[in-house]
Amino acid sequence: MVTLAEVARHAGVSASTVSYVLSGRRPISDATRERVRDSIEQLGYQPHAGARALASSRSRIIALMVPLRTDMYVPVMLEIAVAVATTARAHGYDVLLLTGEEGPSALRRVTGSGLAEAVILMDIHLDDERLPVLRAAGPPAVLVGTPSDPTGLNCVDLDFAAAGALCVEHLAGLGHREIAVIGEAPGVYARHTGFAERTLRGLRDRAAELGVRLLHRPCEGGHDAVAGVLARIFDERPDVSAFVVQNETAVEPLLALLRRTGRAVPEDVSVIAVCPDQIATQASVAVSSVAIPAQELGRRAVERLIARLARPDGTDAVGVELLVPELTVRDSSGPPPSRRGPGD
Amino acid sequence: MVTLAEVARHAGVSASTVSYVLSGRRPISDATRERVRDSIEQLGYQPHAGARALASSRSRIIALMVPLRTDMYVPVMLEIAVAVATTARAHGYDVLLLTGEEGPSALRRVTGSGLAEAVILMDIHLDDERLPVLRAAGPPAVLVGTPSDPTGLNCVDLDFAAAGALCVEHLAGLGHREIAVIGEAPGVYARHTGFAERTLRGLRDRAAELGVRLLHRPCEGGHDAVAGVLARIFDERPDVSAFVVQNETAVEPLLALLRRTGRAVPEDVSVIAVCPDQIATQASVAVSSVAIPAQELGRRAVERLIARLARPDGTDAVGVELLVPELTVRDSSGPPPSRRGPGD
DNA sequence: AGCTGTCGGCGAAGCGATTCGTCTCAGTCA
DNA sequence: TGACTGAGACGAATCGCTTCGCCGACAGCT
Repeated sequence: MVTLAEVARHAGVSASTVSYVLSGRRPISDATRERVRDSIEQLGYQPHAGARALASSRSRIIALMVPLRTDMYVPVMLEIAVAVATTARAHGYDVLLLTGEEGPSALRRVTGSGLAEAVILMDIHLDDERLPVLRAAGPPAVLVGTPSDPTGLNCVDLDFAAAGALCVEHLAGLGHREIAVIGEAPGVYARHTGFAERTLRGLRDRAAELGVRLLHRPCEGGHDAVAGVLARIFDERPDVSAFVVQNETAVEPLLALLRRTGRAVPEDVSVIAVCPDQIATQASVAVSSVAIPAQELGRRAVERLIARLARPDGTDAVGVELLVPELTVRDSSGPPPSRRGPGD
Repeated sequence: MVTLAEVARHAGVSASTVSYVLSGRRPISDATRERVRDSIEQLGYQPHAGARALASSRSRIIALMVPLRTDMYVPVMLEIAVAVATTARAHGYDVLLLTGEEGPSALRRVTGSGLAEAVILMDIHLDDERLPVLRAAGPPAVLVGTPSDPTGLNCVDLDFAAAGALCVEHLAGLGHREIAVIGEAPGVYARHTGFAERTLRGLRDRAAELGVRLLHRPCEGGHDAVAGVLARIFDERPDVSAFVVQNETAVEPLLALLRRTGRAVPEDVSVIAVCPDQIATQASVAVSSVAIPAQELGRRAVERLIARLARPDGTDAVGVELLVPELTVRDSSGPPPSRRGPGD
């Protein structure tokens, strides 16, 4: 392995000069700089990451904690992770992959050892067990998601409450008065995953405001589970004329089941979803949906972190940054069938 | 930050003693060890990762290169990544997340700088551009996937050729003589992604042996794309009685389209897939399938790497380790309708 | 009693960078 | 002409840990 000292010797300068050429923190004459650059090139020099981290106490590594469970929004999670890695690289950082399984201790480990300078957390629960670590003299951190009390924390999230509200508004505007919500798997709510509960709140609040009846049912993924939930919904509320789906694995099964039971979308029943665009556009009926801006979330999370790390005084411009949801109307939503009309 | 020296002072021993307590590379009396452990505990000491890497020239980090594109097998990719991270942790290693985008230079960067000791590559193309770097005095590496020439490389993969063969055997055994294959998106083949082409070869070879006609069509994901491909297949080969699907986003659309066009599965048409179990079981008809053992692949990749790193002489027990595919018969495959029978 | 061997522990030399203080040498200005 | 200034380069200390060599002490053996 070629070291900085060898480069210095090869270029006929001192080690510190080479270092300053690399970092640019002190002026170096053009001639010298060129010579050093040549030597670096010729010798194929690469600075030793560990030595660098030791001397500068900056590892240039960000830790990313992804959920271990893969029971929801899998493509979104991967897309966020990839966006984080890509954006971090663009800023000269690398990304360390942590699984949620390890919990708070992993955060202590990687930051306490200087392995990572900062962390990005995904899959935030309302009362997340990792939060105490972050608040107590924790490392710079950004959460992708929002806990119930974000005081003193740095969050980036889609405004899921607004997304829920948007869905209800859209359907109410079309004339729907009975809406059913097919949600994530029960386990997701049991864990109090932030985005699921916030969406629900958004849905409920706006429904109340607009005088719309709302029925929420968690739902496991897959055809059979959806069939069961759907049957029970129609049983309980025969007049439901619209569905809001927040469960990517339920979208296509729902469409298939409605079709099979003789309900046309959107003529008889409307369906809208909160899901990645890919799911919405690839479904058998292009579904009106609120997209989940995965890339944007990942990118912003990193950028907030970089900005924070660049701030020398360690101040934290904490706060929640909510992305405004957008509803794209496609082919699955329309006015309800006229009441007690011939179609009934 | 607490340093080893402070721990030593607190425990009334020398720094080297603390180090040996930590590493266990030299005998330490029980009394001393206890004292040191207490001090470590009390002071909350955590070894500095950079310093450690510098002194020992071992970073205890494995780099994992995941595909940037998210156009295929997304859940599988994430599952592998998570399995890699989990297994690595169990062996005391951390995982650095690299995206395929950076290509060969990223490999040089992270290993040349001592950031990572070894790498795991995913999304292997038959003539992968990263291979030269690995062969030429490269770092220890394991590929999840197989290139066309795996000489001198360490690979872990599902035996996709066998998986293809298995599918054909199953269908031929049931009596099918005309099979259509709905494959990955055209781009996947254009990139010469190993698993896709190998599956195809397995399918074709066994089909030829068994005297079965085979028609292969790449297919983008989503309902409309599948509809188009399906129409053309039936146009070209009206007697097709079975489908092999290697494209997780095509499974459910295919089932829906068959149903809609009045073909019952499996009475009129059989469908089997090479896909994650979750997709197969959650479909509207439980699909007979060859599973993709994502976790197993990730786990084995790490274990091979760890074994390799533990070998002090640097010898590489290179070779391809192929997992044997297993076909799970579910509800979507059965004998073809009797030829020219009343059903026609 | 003397010799050897082991166990347990210490000290110091790195590992490969960064960074601060310092020195030199021109060029300037009075 | 001499003091001042700033640019450009150097040297040395430092970061925190690992590891090799060595030493003291105690036990076992003849």
